[in-house]
Amino acid sequence: MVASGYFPTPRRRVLLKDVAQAASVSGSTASRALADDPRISLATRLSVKAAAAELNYVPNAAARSLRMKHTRTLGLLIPDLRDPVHGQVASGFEEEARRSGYCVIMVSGENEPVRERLGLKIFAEHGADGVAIVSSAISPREARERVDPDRLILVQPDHTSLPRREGSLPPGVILTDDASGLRAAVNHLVDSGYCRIAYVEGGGGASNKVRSDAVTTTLRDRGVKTPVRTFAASGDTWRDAGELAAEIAADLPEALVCYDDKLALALMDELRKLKVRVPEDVGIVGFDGIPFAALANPRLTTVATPAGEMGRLAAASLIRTIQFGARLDAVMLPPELIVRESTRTLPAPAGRRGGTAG
Amino acid sequence: MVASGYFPTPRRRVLLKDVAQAASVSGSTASRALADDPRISLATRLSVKAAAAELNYVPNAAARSLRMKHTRTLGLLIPDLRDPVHGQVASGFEEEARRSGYCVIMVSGENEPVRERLGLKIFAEHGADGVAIVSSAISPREARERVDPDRLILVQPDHTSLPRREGSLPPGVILTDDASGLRAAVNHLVDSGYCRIAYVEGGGGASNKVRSDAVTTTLRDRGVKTPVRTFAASGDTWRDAGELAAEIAADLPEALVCYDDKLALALMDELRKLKVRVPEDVGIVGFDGIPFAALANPRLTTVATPAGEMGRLAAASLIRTIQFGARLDAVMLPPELIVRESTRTLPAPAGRRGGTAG
DNA sequence: TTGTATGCGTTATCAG
DNA sequence: CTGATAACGCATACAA
Repeated sequence: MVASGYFPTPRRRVLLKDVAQAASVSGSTASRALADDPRISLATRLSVKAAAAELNYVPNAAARSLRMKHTRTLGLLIPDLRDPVHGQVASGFEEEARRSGYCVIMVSGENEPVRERLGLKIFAEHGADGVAIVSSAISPREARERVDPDRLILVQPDHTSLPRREGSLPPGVILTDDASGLRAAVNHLVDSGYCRIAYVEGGGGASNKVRSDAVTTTLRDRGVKTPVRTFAASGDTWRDAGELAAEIAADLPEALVCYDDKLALALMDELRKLKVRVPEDVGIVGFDGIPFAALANPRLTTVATPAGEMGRLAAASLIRTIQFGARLDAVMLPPELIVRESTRTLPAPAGRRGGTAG
Repeated sequence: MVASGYFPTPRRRVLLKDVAQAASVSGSTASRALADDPRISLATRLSVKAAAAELNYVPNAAARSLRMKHTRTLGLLIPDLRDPVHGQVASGFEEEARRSGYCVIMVSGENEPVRERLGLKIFAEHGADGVAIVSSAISPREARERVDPDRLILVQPDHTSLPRREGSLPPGVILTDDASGLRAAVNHLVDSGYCRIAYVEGGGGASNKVRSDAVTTTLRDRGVKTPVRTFAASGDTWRDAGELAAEIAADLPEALVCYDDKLALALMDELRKLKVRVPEDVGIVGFDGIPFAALANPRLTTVATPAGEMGRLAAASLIRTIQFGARLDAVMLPPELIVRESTRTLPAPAGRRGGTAG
């Protein structure tokens, strides 16, 4: 041994056995003490805990997991953390998870099946006790093949194979009642005197179809004869908002029901370039209720969904299942129409029953 | 044994030894084969891999970590996933991490020291190979006490104890050059003829001070005599945008430099309620360059920062350090002024040199 | 009430 | 080139 130098803190990680030694007990006693095992006397329990605190003991999750067969970890597969809606879902999920002592490993799937499958594999390797998939590109069927369905929850799955009626929802699915939301929106529109209403699509997912259909049928139910026009999503190509706005402006409907707020906002922006005024020239309603919809000019009328709540619910549901073996249930959350400035009450042209104008 | 029923798939998890058995080799050979150890013959390597694929083998990360002393996991501590800026940082971080085969465990600190410390502890328990803290509430000093500084990166740390000059930045820090961004913004403003410029604060963090100071000194450097007014952040209380807008509207400056885009957007909304027009009555510039700033009406002039890039950089830096023992470096990213509609060229009142009006 | 011994699934060391 | 064996850090069945 050379006397010359000793190392400041080679800082070997402190193990349970170190704590045990410091408290002059065996490893098992230390383990039990830290776990508040009632069999351990209060005295030793305290002294062990003191030692642990003193030494700054941090249990090794890997070792524990290996032994315990669970990780207290949840996997969250989400398309895009930059999206306001997904951000809210993620936020709610993480918060609820951690409230129960779970930590979450998050992977963004970018809406690409390949990445999503990779994410699922990661969850498997890390032994996630449960996983939530938000709005995925892969089918619910495939998802359930790849991860234990009892430990899987699908949040707003955007897949056509999924029935959308409340009663027939398979367990482990959380979604919003888009149809009812759109119905409210369309009702608001026709109550306000709008007739020539168009729907602006937003991708080829199932939600798009549900929303589109809801618009159509509600309009029919309300006796509106004017056919519903539908913009965009022509073929597979994605068109940018500018093009879309131009097409819309060329033959303006009275109101536009948009697939979501992002689209609505982008459209409003492009429409403004084209000198069409909202709501004077055209009414617009969005979907989602993202925070900036409330700050837009004009403020956007929208169908708000409880995104954060869905995330929280997903985590809570998963954890309940894990801990108590409860069955995963299916829940369909009600969205809420928020009427703001992007729609108005139209002056009644003929003599129809309009809304009660203020 | 009763013959009555057999269980469909009690599905015991398939282990390495199962793969080994299926390929008729020992566990060690199987392990090596899957790791592409060159010592294993191509033939057996292939057969092992085939068996693994066939059985759908998924390695157990916990066991591996326990043995390997690393987890291929990164921890990301972030204030709020709902915030557009943080969402972008998180997105970039996750993407880059996963590109290198790392997975990320994310915890939101809510800007509360208690939660942040808890998050750090979680990372420690799970043996994160590296951790990034975004804009935290705890001091860099404390952070470095709680996690190995060689494995820690601070993204846009909002703490006064940190020097902000490029040369003197401690390693492991990634931030934007807010001062230069604000300088550009203010220069743009005075070039456009603005004189009576006010700064609107956004919390008591260090960034706020940096930005505020940059406004003040730039104005002084440009020879603007009119004193800079500062709104809000009175004491500790947080005031809502409405109040703030009222106070501002009561004695309108020519332009408002806002702490960030969120604030700017909220202010624009409230100002509109108060019938003050942007940019006719007052110019506004934000900071961050969140996507919706581009869609606002009027579109927001702002100092855009590369949020996603910071996240990516943080992850890349961490991983480089982990894998190659490289030193963490300090980097200060340049923001970029984006001039849009919320500021305009003022008609020159007297005979000063104005910008080159178009 | 506490200690001893064992195993969780992998990788790595050391023989063959 | 391949196989037995130990060890990673912890929790628990069993013994005392």
